[in-house]
Amino acid sequence: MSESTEAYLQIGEVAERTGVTQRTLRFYEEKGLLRPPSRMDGGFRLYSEDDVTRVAHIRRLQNLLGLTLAEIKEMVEAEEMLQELKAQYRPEADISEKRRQLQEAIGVVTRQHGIVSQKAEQMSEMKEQMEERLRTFERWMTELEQMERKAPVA
Amino acid sequence: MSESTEAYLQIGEVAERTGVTQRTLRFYEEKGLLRPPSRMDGGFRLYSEDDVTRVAHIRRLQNLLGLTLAEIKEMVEAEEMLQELKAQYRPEADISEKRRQLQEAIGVVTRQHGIVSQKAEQMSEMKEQMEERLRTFERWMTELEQMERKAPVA
DNA sequence: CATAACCTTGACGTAGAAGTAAAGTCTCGG
DNA sequence: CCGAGACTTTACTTCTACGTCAAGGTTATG
Repeated sequence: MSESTEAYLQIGEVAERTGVTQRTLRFYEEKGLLRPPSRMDGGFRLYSEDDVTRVAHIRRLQNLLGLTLAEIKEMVEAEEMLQELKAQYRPEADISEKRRQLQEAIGVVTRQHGIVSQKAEQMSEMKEQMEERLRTFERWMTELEQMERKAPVA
Repeated sequence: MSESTEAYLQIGEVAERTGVTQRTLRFYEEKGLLRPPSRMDGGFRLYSEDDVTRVAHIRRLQNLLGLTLAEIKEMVEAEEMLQELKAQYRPEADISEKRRQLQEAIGVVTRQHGIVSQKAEQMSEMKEQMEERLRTFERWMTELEQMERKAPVA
C-alpha cells in the first residue's frame, strides 16, 4: 500500500552490497543480464532492491553452476517473463496467452532443475569418494603410528 | 600379474575417448596437469589408461567445482604424491617421512572435501527452491485451467 | 559557488583456457 | 619405398569476463 520507501541505490552502493564492482554492474547491463536501471536527471544509475537480488542470483548461477553469462542471460530472461506474469495476475488478461507463458516458464525452470539435480548428484558422489579416501588415509595413518611405536625414529 | 596388455594410446585416441581436443591434452601437459607421457621413437606421445582417467578427473574438477587449472594442478599433484606413497607402501622407507606425506595428503583431501561439501549443500538449497517454484507454477496452472473451463476461449 | 566524492562513457588491457594455422615429421599399409 | 593420414612444435588468434585508466559531467555540502 505504501509507495515503497523509494530506496533507490546508486551504483556504488549496489556494488558494495553485492560484492561486485561497478564495472561488472555496467557490464551485466551491457550484456542484457540486468535491465537498464532508471537514471537521475544527471544520468546516474538508480537501482532497486530487486536489482540487488538479481545480481546475487546471477552470481550464484555463475559460482555454483559454472554457467556462462550467455546461459545465465537466458535463465534471467525467463525469470523476467515470470515476474511479468506474476504482476499481471489479474483475470482480465487473455487466459490462454497466460497459459502459454506459464507453460514456458515451467519448461525453463524444469531445465534448470535438471541441471542442478544432475550436478548435485555428481557432487554427492564426489563427496562420498572423498570421505572414503579420508577413511583410508586415517587407517594408514594409524598403521604408520603403530609401526613407529615398534621401531622409533632414533 | 600380467604385464598389462601394453595398450598404449596415441593422442588422437585419448582425445576421442576423453572428449577433449589434442590441443587441450598438450596444453594440460604444458601446464603440468598431465605428466609428460612416454613417446615413440619418432616423438609421438603414448598415453596410458591412467592418463585417460586423469583427464576425466580434471574435467570433473573443472565442470563440477569450477576450479581453475592452477587449482586443479595442486590437487592433481597431491594425488600424484599419493600414488607414490601407495606404491612405496613397503616398510623399508623412512616412516616419519611417510607420515609427513600422508599428513599432507589428508590436508589436501580435507580441503577438497570442504569445498565439495559446501557446494553440495548450496546446490541442494537451490534444488529445493526450484522445486518449490515448480509446485507454485503447477498450482497456478491448475487455477488457470479451471478459469478456462468456466470461461472458454470463445 | 567551490570542491570533494561520485558518476558517466570510451577505449584499451589482461588472465585463463583453449582454437587455429603453418610447416614440417612419423607411421604404416600396400 | 611411398603416399595418406596422424602427429610434432611454434606462433598467432579468440572468447569470456571483467580490470584499468582517461577525461569529463553531476551531486551534495560547507
